[in-house]
Amino acid sequence: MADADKMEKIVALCKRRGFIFQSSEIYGGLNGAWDYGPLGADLKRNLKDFWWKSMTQYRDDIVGMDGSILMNRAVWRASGHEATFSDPLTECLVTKKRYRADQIDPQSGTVHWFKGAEAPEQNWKSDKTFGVLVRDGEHSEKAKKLAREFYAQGSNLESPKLINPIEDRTEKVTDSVGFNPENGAQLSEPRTFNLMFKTYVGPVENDSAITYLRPETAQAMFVQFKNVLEVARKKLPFGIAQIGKSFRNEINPRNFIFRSREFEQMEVEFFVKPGAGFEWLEKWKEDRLAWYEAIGIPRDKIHVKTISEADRAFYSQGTYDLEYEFPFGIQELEGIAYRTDYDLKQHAEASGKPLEYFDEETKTKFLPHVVEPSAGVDRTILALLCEAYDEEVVTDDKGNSETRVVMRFHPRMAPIKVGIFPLLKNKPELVAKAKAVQELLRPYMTTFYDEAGAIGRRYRRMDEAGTPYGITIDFETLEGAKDGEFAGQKDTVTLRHRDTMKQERIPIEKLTHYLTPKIR
RNA sequence: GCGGGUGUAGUUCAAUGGUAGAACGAUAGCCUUCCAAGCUAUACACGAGGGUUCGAUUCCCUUCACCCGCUCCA
Repeated sequence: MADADKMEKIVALCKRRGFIFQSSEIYGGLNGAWDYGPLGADLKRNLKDFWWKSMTQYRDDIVGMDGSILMNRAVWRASGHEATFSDPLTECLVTKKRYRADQIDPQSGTVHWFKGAEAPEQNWKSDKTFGVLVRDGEHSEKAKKLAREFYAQGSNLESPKLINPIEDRTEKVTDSVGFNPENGAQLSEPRTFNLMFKTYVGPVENDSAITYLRPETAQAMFVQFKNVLEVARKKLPFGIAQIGKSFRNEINPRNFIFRSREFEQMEVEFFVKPGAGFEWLEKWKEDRLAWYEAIGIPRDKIHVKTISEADRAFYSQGTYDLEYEFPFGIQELEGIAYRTDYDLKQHAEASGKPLEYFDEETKTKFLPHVVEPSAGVDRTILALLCEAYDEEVVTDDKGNSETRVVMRFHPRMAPIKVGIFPLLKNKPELVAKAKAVQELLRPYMTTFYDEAGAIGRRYRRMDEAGTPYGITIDFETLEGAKDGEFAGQKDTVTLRHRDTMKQERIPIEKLTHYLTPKIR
């Protein structure tokens, strides 16, 4: 299956079955925002619950918190977000490539300025100005060629060769950042893109009321470090875990829910003694890889990318990206960064409050260092959807082939754990028994009762929802099993497995015991 | 933000400057003893806004969304 095809099919299935809808759909949508439908909400809940349990319930060294999305603006000043979370971008007027304006290599040479262009035979002219920087030693003929390309845009002329750029003057420049280092073409005026959503606290929109929707959940954990440490009565190494929404005004949301403007993060800030950072970075990498396997993403689909020093954030001394093979490319699911004591130091300085840790053993005071595994909820959901999606050709008894679409979620992630069906709905005894079985299982797992149409249809519907088990109440349930292990025994049901479509008989009384460990 | 593409029912796809069809799916009923069977009925669409026109889903403009490339990605 072609990858673009696969994404399209996944998006269609998400809508059809109620995993994910476009936000504000009836008003034409909102770029970069998505809603989770009934199945999606349960899938997401299962994912977050499992992460939360993995971090807090199943280990002793991490405690949870739930910070507010709005925080004092001073937090974003201290963290560096307010100053650096906005990028000045500039664009090459010829190639349309975009560059960070503050990362342009300064250029020196002679600028050839054009005041316009004409193509008399075509009765066409332009009076836009355009400049090309020709470095010393380069041929000045290059300027005219590039200018032709520039004026050709939007001219509708068949060939740029017909265009005659009109040169106005030349100018010597040194260390200019106004021209594309790759081809010398003039760059557009830099425009600032602020990636934080600005908002006002209180009804009055003045500057003193400004703050931002958080662009990451991490800062709440740094800011509350002292409080949490105090109440948790933990020693280093210990961590704080948090799940919550974050907001980034992305220039260009893309790839379904992969990059959206409102998204959810699962982050741990893990505090360690100075010097132990690298060791814990490795431990966390292994820990997280095992976790992804536990939710059904095979190890060989995860790529560990070691971020080079040049590409790391300036405060990080080591970063791994865990990437997944999405249909649209290998992309980041989670970043694991050794952040040193940068964050606590910033907040200690900015707030004037001491944030040191006192080590009882060595009687020393120091700022802990931090290793941060930061995972994207929505990205992981998308990975689960991509990993689960499967089509298989099945042939029935009469030799007819058709395509079965099945979402092969790990049972612990599946939104619905078990579908419950009376074989026939016009037999009251079957219906009553099926409803009784549902009541039996309901306290332990998400169930779905369905009596409409033929049994095969109901199975297939559950396949698309990714429900791992189906239970059918049939006549053998009432009259006693015909053969097999439970021959003659009443109150057995058919248990149907999603992945293999295999069926087995099992007594109703054993269902809970059988199913519960598989979905936990 | 730039360039390219696409917008008709939940999905896949028709047709048309003058009443928008189908298949599958959905819902309800009947039937049905294990993998989307059958019969009957019902509901649901021209992304939005302007313009041209007697009349626009169709032509034009704008806009919005989605997809691809560039870019960006704490």
